[in-house]
Amino acid sequence: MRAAPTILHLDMDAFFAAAEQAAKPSLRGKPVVVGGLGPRGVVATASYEARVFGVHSAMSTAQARRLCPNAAYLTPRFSLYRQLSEAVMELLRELSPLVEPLSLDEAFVDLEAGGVAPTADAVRAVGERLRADIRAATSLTGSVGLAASKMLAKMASEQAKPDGLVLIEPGTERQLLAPMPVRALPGVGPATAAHLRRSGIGTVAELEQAGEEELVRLLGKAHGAALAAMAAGRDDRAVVAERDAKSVSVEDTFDVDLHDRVRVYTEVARLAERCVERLRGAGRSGRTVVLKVRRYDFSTLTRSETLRGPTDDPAVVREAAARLLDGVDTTGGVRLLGVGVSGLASFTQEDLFAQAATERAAAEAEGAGPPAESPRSGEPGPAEAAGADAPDRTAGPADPEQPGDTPRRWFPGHDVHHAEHGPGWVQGSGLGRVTVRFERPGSPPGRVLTFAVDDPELRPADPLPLVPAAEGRPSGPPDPPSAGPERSGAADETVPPVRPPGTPGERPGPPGRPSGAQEPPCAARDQPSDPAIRPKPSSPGASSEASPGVAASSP
DNA sequence: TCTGGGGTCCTAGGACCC
DNA sequence: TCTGGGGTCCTAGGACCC
Repeated sequence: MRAAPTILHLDMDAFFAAAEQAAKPSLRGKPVVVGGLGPRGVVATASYEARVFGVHSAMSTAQARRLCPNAAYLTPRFSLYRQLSEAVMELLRELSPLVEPLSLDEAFVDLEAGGVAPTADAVRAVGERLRADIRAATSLTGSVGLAASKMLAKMASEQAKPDGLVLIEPGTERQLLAPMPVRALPGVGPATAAHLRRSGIGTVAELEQAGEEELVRLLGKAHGAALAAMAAGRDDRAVVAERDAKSVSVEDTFDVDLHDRVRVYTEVARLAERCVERLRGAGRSGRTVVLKVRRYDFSTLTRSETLRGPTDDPAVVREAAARLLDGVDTTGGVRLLGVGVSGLASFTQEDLFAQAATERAAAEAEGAGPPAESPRSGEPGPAEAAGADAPDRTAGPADPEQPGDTPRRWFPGHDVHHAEHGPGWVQGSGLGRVTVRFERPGSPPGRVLTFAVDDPELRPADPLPLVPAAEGRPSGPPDPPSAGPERSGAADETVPPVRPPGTPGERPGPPGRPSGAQEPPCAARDQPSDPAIRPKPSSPGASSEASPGVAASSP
């Protein structure tokens, strides 16, 4: 523990929602909710105006709509958030070489390593200047915590919210912590809190009193010891600048549970491809393939397989995932599927082909001969499912549903450009129409106009900078990774969090299935194309317009 | 009110080796 | 042949975080 409060923690205030309010003048001062808008969507961020109504992160969007029907409900625009985040991180790096990002909107900075004088006055001045710089660069506010350890700095920024700065003077931490509920400590979630509660421990003071031995007995070695240290205000973790990712994964929750086994295989193959795209985008390869399945009843299981060496070959990952799926019972329905790769390594391009060939040969040998060494997935013919799928996916069905075929989807909150009226954003769409508000970051609140969804004058657009380009970097090329093999340009950018069940172009579900999946693109009901910020609560059964998504994936 | 998506770290048991 | 211990790798699941 250092003697001066030279660890800074920055936490942007209601980041996604604040970014939307900054970009959309008509939403300032109003409740805004950013998150998944589909039937199974959850809230990513609620603006402070919406929090007043009890809306908070991780709540289902449906519940949020009940609590705060008049909020604006928007689909996240990650390319914008990433740009803003990069600008903020850049400011942090000016303070010190030791910057540890925790997410898009949060980071630790070691001010000591940046040469800031180790006094309360000096670090406070740095913190305040940082907040001003962030506001100037992004028009957003962030809260700053300053303390002698990571834990306390984080707790301080929490206390500083919104738009504030709190410094914890070294020496005062224990009395500060003592009365706090255990939940206030980072790392204490609902399960741990309940566990402790049952042992009569509710506050940090009681935690400290319990002593390390007791806590280890209750919670296990690592967690118990860590908690004992935190309760005493002890935390020596260093700020670590670059940490390599240890895994890459993608997952999709379907608007409607999947019942068709063939469709499940198709989706897993698709996820494997997406996962590898990301893996390659990061210049990595991995050895362990993980399949995740969440069933209709929310029970979740994972299956993994470790290869002989790292790979970034889509076919290898796809086939491994299919083999893993062979051993999973999906009767009853599947709510979520995920594919991940861990055991990451950096890989040179030459290794790649050799490796891929080896793995493929190995997989084939395994499928053909008697199960060499893997008793686990009892299924005799893993290859058949994988094989059946494989050619299908690699070749990729032409491209049946690229532009033209399907009407475009307009996601609430996303940017558009109209040939005559200029830049604006989608307020809602339905019944064959799309409502657009024409305003931009610097402008006064704009007016609303309605168009046909296929109006040729209207096109999706990239986010505009929130602050007039300071250093000649307009809206730049935002997302690096895009849907590899496809050139679906614009659509990728706007990938919403919740993927649609019926992906266009895929085989229609089995005849008699209630799988709302296919839902023809005309899915236009609900959402009055009216100025009202939000759509009317959709009638039951109608999946909300925004959800069906995108495109991007497309076979 | 039914519960996203992307991660991290920890635990525990079994296999295998020395 | 039996017994014991330690280390490492793999798999599965759970808690937590934003």
